[in-house]
Amino acid sequence: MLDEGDAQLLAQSFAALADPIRLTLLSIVASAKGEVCACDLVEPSGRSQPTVSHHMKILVDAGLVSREKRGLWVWYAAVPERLDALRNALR
Amino acid sequence: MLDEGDAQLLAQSFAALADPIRLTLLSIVASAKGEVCACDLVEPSGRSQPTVSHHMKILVDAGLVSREKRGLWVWYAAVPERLDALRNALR
DNA sequence: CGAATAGATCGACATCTGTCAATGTATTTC
DNA sequence: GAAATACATTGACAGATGTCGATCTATTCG
Repeated sequence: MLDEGDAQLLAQSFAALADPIRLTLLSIVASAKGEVCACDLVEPSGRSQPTVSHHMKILVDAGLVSREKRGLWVWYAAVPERLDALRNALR
Repeated sequence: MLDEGDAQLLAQSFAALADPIRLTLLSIVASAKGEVCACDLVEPSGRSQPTVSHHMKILVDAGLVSREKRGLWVWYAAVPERLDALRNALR
């Protein structure tokens, strides 16, 4: 059986995946070669800029995506180790 | 990039995992040899019987757990193919 | 049939979540 | 420093979600 703290943490990670927009955003970032600029996420997601910012924060907080600001732009990249960790939890 | 319908469906599946109680319930069912009686889920989860019933319905609706009523009792079992499908989505 | 039992459903409530317009903040460029 | 730009934060709102007590439903057993 699952420890209570583990369950809480895992649930938060899965919650980050429990939204179609976030899955779309993650798939864009994950399927990119390297990094993806925040400016390239608004239009494909079909949501407003604040909404995209909100969702990206959730993905970053869950550790699924890394965030780096360079100049005016913010660059995102997938964190494969974290995705692997979630996959392992489903065994 | 992810198709809109796929994203919706996937999001619902992950949403089923986005709650610590459901993760606990699933871990009990998944780690059991065969089936698990609903009556054996209430006490370990620390929630009321209606609440456990509610959460199990969500897991069943997501296809992660199968449900079979025999006599007075309801028996649950994990659906490994569905868990595999989710793991594949995280690649 | 009547009593007992396992589980589902209902109703109500507080909390959480997704969304956008408006505004704030940091950085570059002139 | 002023203007422009990229992104974050705030505030507000509707709708979804987790929870439990009370009740309903189906099944078994006298």
